[in-house]
Parts: sequence; structure tokens; C-alpha cells
Amino acid sequence: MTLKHSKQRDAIYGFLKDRKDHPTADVIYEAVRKKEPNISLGTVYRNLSVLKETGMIRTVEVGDGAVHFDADVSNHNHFICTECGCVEDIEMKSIDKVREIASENFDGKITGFNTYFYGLCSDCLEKRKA
Amino acid sequence: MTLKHSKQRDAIYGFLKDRKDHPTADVIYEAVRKKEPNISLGTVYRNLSVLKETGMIRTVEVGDGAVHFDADVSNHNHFICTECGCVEDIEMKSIDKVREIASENFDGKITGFNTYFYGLCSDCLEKRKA
DNA sequence: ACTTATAACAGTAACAGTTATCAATATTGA
DNA sequence: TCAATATTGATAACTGTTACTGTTATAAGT
Repeated sequence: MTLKHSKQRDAIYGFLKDRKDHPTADVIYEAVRKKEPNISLGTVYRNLSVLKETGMIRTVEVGDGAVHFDADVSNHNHFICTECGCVEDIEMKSIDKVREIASENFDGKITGFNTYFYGLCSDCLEKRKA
Repeated sequence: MTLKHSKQRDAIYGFLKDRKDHPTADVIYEAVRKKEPNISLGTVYRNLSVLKETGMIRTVEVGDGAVHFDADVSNHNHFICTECGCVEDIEMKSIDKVREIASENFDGKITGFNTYFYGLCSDCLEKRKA
């Protein structure tokens, strides 16, 4: 199945790649609709899944029921605020050490991992102090 | 809202605490039905959510669309096989170091984290070799 | 440019997991 | 035993997502 070009897919990826938050399919749909008013929600889901398969985007499982999407496929992890639900990137040098530690105690083969951090984002932390 | 005792909740927790896999609500429902044939799926969901709120169980977000449940609330992490989808506990001494590393590069407050490991479980690894 | 093959589309119905509603029942404390 | 209310079973509703269908857009060959 060779990919064909489509402006809908362009619009979706174009929107996502400028983003550092991690929108859901629904948010992406509403946003892309401003450029492509006739786009269908099904098209958004279909293309997000194609983009994921081709490795252009990744998914982030926040645990709120919906899947979030991230056009930054570099090796990084995520922080989820338990108060406002926002999702932020979190940079960690030396996190790859984690895989080594885990592999020592496991007899299968570990190919990758995701770490999700929970807590209060700096905004919510500020609001609590006030 | 003070909790009242219920045999349905007992049955659910009783089933879950003997388990080292991480069943979904649906699996729990089918299993508990053998002891409590009249139990409703809604009751299962309701009690799982109560048990989680009271800290007796925790949820595991495997990323397969359904929420998995774990009666082991001790500090441990999970491995998800990308082939068969099974979920296993993974023991890691010194994983708490991860939080420290992450906190250094983040200006909110990190209260906890979950790491999900992906790869091939020992069974699937064996099958591939054969 | 015209044709053909097929990926992608919009629209919508269907689906899975979960939550909410509600009248009836079970548990608790007085 | 009685009243207060948490819990229940049954079911309807809701949400995020996927599948289906007839139509349109894209790419490649002529």
C-alpha cells in the first residue's frame, strides 16, 4: 500500500508539528477544521494512525481515556499534571540507564519503555501557594 | 460518604488480590460471576473505582484501550509484551533514582511516576527462536 | 492530456469500554 | 426494629474510536 499525498494529512501533520502540548484527536480535528472545513473526524483518526505507523508521530497514553499525539518522536518522556491534566515534555539525560537496570531482573527482551511522571505543573504549584 | 460492606466488593477484591496478571474490568466481571452470578458489570466498574479511590488497588494503563487492574499497590513497574499483550510485573531496585534525575530538569513538583516497558516476554522470545 | 488503478475522502453507522440513572435491596447505627 | 443511606442489578446513555460505503483525488503509464 503506497502512500498517496493528501492535503488533509498535510494539514494534520502541519498542525501537530508546531505544537509542544499533546492534543487529542478531537482537539486536532477542531483545529484543522479551520484550514480544511470539510475534513471529517474519521479522516483525522485514519491519518493519525497512518502517521504513527510511518513513525512520523507518536502517541502518549495519559490515562484520561483519550489518546494524545506528539510530533516529537525523539527520545523523551512526559509529565502529566494531576490538577489541570496538562501534558509536558520532560527532558532526562541518563534515563537510558533505566532500561539496563530493568533488563537485569527480567528474562524476556526489553525493546523500549515509557515513563510517565505525575505531579503538579509549575502553574498549579504557583496557584496553590497563593 | 461512609463505605458500607458488600459481598460483591469482597468478591471483586478477593479475586483480584490472588492474581499476578492484570485483568480488565470485563475479565474480572466474568470471573466474579462464577461466585456471584447476579452481579452486574456496572457494579464491577463502580467497585473497582471505589477500591482505587481507597488505595486498595491501582490501575495499569497498558495502551490497548481498556484499563487493567492490579491489587499489588507496592512500588513496582510493568512490562507489556508487544506480541501477546500480556502484562507482567517487573522488579527494579533503585528505580527511585529516576525521580531524582527527572526532578532536576523540571520546575513543577513530581509526586510519582510509572514506567512501562515494552518488548517480548520470555514465552514469545522462546517461540521466535523455535 | 487521457486513462486507469487505487489511496484517500466525507459522512455516517457501528463498536467497545465506561459512566450515569433509577427503582429496589442490603447494610449500618441508633 | 427502624430509619438513613450506601449499594445493587438492569439498562440507557455517553465517549473515543473504528469500519463501511459510495465518491473524489492522486500518481503513474500511455
